[in-house]
Amino acid sequence: MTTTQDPQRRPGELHCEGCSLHSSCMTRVLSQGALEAFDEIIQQPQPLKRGQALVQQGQPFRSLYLVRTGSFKQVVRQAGRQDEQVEHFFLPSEAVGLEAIGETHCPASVVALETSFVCELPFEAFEALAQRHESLRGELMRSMSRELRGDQRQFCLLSGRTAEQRQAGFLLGLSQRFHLRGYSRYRFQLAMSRADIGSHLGLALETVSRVMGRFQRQGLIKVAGRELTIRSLEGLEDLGEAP
Amino acid sequence: MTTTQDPQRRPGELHCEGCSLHSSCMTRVLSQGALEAFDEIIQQPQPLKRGQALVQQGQPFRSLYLVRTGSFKQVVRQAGRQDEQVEHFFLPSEAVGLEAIGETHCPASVVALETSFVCELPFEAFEALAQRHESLRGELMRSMSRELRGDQRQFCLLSGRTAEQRQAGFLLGLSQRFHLRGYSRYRFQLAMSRADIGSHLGLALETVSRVMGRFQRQGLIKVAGRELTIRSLEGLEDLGEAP
DNA sequence: GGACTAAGCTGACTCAGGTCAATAAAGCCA
DNA sequence: TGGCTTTATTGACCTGAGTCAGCTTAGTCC
Repeated sequence: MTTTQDPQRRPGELHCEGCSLHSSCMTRVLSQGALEAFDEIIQQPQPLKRGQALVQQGQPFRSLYLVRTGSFKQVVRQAGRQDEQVEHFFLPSEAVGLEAIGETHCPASVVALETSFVCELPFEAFEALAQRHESLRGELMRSMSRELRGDQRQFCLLSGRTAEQRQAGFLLGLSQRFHLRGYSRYRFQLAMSRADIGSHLGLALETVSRVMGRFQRQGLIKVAGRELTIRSLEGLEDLGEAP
Repeated sequence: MTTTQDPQRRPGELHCEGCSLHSSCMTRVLSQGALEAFDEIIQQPQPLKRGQALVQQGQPFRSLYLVRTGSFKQVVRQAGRQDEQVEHFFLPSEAVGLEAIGETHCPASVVALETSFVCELPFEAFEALAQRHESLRGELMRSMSRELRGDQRQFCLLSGRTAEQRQAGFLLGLSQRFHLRGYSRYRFQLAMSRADIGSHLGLALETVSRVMGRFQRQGLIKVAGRELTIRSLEGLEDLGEAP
């Protein structure tokens, strides 16, 4: 079942060229030669199962990761507090670990929400490669900048907004991210629990559940367990943008 | 009064070497030669007065800025909403505009909170320089990564915390930033209004005012208008870290 | 397949913090 | 220096969402 049991040291599916995510991955800007060099440094660790940690807060920072399949949450445990805070969710083709660059240790843990595969980029080798390829450097900078804008979006979602506005914004954000990566914008799995969503949005899990119910009764969405169907994108947008 | 009226094209205070902020500026990593090249590309625009915009949301992105003196707020006006959201405050030696890299237009406005001076780094020239100097590239990446971690901190502050915890965290954060830049950690000016703080923390301005009062009555701080004195760092920390 | 555990839903109650309103203080400009 | 505008403080009132608790459904492991 595990692809790494393949007798070859570098099985075919490790090559970026031909990877189904290539067009939305940061490698899409690389020339043929650079792509081959990139292939050389990529590692493909064992798949992670639901609940397993890809990165542990406090451990030495060594690698960036690109999500291939599945999804992750990034959680922070703060000094002197016993509860965890969900910072981010990562979907396929998104980069994990950008916030640790320049640090010796990882400021947050990253945990699989379902069985998930990643590409590992050992940071030293990655940096050396970026040294030589302007396009890769540029793409890394753009990724970081994009994440900064994503954080801005998240602030706007959290600050001074009602539970319904937050949740509408959250669902719309997910929808957009799935859409950008070639999945349906109207129908997707919520790999995260209500508690995870609540922590991410600064709401109690009961509130998440109630708002989901309300949205469903209003005909905006349909929820069957963790499968979400968006019935009215406009309705959600109106909510999210309301004063 | 304005330094730019100086007849010389490049008055002395434009040189990075000898700038009082040099040791906390991103240029501190540069070699002598690189520093001179850096001096060449830096512009020093007119000082901005309280309320003037350094960057206007929606305008073309052209430059990064480094705060020399004074302070700024970054505000976002969202489509379909009339109120503004304060995302960030910028203090001396901090970099403005990192979240616009890779975009054609600025995603937020940046407004002076008091009379302020900046160094302007036209992005094209800056990028060309970074091309040639690894240390500058590295420092830029570290700045961006540091800002990502700052955003994480901000999430933790906003999500599921009481007004007192947010405000304690906010004041501690300011204290730390001033301290890192060589100012007092116990006593500084709040250049921003209560409304700005409220918007930044997701609180009503009345709540900000009340919490300030409460902190003062508890002997944690002393507020005289916009001058803040921290009486008990530990007290604020206990509050911020409480479960 | 049954027992156990985790996840999700719903109701009742409470309170932190939002809103509205009135007042006071502080800048600001002529 | 006085009038004007902006900013801050304080009080009264009300509501959105947190907490606690009980129940249901789904998932997992012998």
